[in-house]
Amino acid sequence: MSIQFQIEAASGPARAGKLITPHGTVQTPVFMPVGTLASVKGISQDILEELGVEILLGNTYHLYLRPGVDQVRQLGGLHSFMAWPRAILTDSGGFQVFSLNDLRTVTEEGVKFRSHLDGSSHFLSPESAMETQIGLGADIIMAFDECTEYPADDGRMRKSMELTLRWAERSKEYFEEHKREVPWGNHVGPDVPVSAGERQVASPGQVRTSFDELRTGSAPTQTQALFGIVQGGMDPALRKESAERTIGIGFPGYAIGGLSVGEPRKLTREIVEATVQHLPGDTPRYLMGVGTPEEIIEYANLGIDMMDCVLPTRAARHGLLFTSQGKISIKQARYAGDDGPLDPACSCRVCRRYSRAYLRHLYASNEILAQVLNTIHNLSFYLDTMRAVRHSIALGKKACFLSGE
RNA sequence: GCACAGGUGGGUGAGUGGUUAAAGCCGGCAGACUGUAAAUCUGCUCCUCCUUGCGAGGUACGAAGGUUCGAAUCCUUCCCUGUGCA
Repeated sequence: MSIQFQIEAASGPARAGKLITPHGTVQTPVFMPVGTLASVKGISQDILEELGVEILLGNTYHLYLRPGVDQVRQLGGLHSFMAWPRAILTDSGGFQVFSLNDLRTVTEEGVKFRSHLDGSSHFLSPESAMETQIGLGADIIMAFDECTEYPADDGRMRKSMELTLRWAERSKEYFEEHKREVPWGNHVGPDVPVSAGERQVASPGQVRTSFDELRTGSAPTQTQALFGIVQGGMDPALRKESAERTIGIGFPGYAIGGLSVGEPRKLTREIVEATVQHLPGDTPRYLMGVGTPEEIIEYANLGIDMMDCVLPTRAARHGLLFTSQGKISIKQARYAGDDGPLDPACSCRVCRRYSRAYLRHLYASNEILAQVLNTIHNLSFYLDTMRAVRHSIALGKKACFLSGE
């Protein structure tokens, strides 16, 4: 058993449900914060728990480079390593095939990367990406794909799609053979003494997760779930073909990749629509790398169940905050004397406590706290947004943006 | 008082006769950010005007004079700062 997906309510193409993973249940549609290097930049795990985050993203390529899979595996896998007992999804490194354009060479066999850390050469293939992801031990792992760049001509889009399909088959084949090698049960067995309390966190009353709890691995019978990724560039016909052939290979969940790579938003929406309709109704649909608050609502309404994006966290670190009144660039001089809350409609710990003037001051002064607080707010806003979306779907209504326009 | 070394745009600091309204950095003001090489990146930052342009004027490198076709750059005097000696 890897994951289970239960749809509990629907409204048009939108659906709300539960994704049950070896590390907990995830309410869908869900927004997954990105924690590339086993850390959501600036935010500790207990705050993520407080925000209600049920699943996080990690990145294969980055974790493979540092600290390295062997290290993570020996430490009991990603959950144990990063002290995160809830669900994790790792991206395969497919996006780095796109984003590290100048540092990589793509061949049939796989992708040769030059490390951005020290220039050393590394090779990632469907097999090694699976091996790495199994070693990291996320609940959901992704097939190794090529994220097609934009713009790309017809020939390029097809070639890239075909490559991703061949890689999907190889990913699945390797995964099926090795899926029992997850580190969950291996590290902490009954015969491995856990140094109890040694690193116990302070104020146990406030922190729900203790170090010991984290070490209690899941049932050894459980395995990870490998998702396939649909590519096909900006061509609806190719998207359909990619979806059908990926489904033909057979996965417990399907992602839509290759979007949000510089194309106009209208086109993104068209391709999402054109792709979603060809995905199975009973498995989770994951739209990779999106979006703004308005967009994630829109995509959920189109029937997307899972999304992730660096936007809320990165924008926060850059002073861009999402609120029910729209975007706020907290670094602007106009907020220097503004003693009101960042977003009066938001009840997050930042909006409850701090003024815009203070947040602006923290940002202007380059205080680390600015990034922490900004990130907490943005993530909180995104999670609230998705909660509202789920609520709307449960009521059989179409979700709309909080501001109500 | 004497001897050196200096005084440059909001700050620091280049420039030592001619595409210099004056590099770079900081500060200031905007903008961008979408499966994270991002606490990052981009633009603007003397004044006025317009057709917003490798646009037109004006003012500007402590002060005042001078040399020169031309001075932040050379000369004279003065003012100020730092260091050393009295």
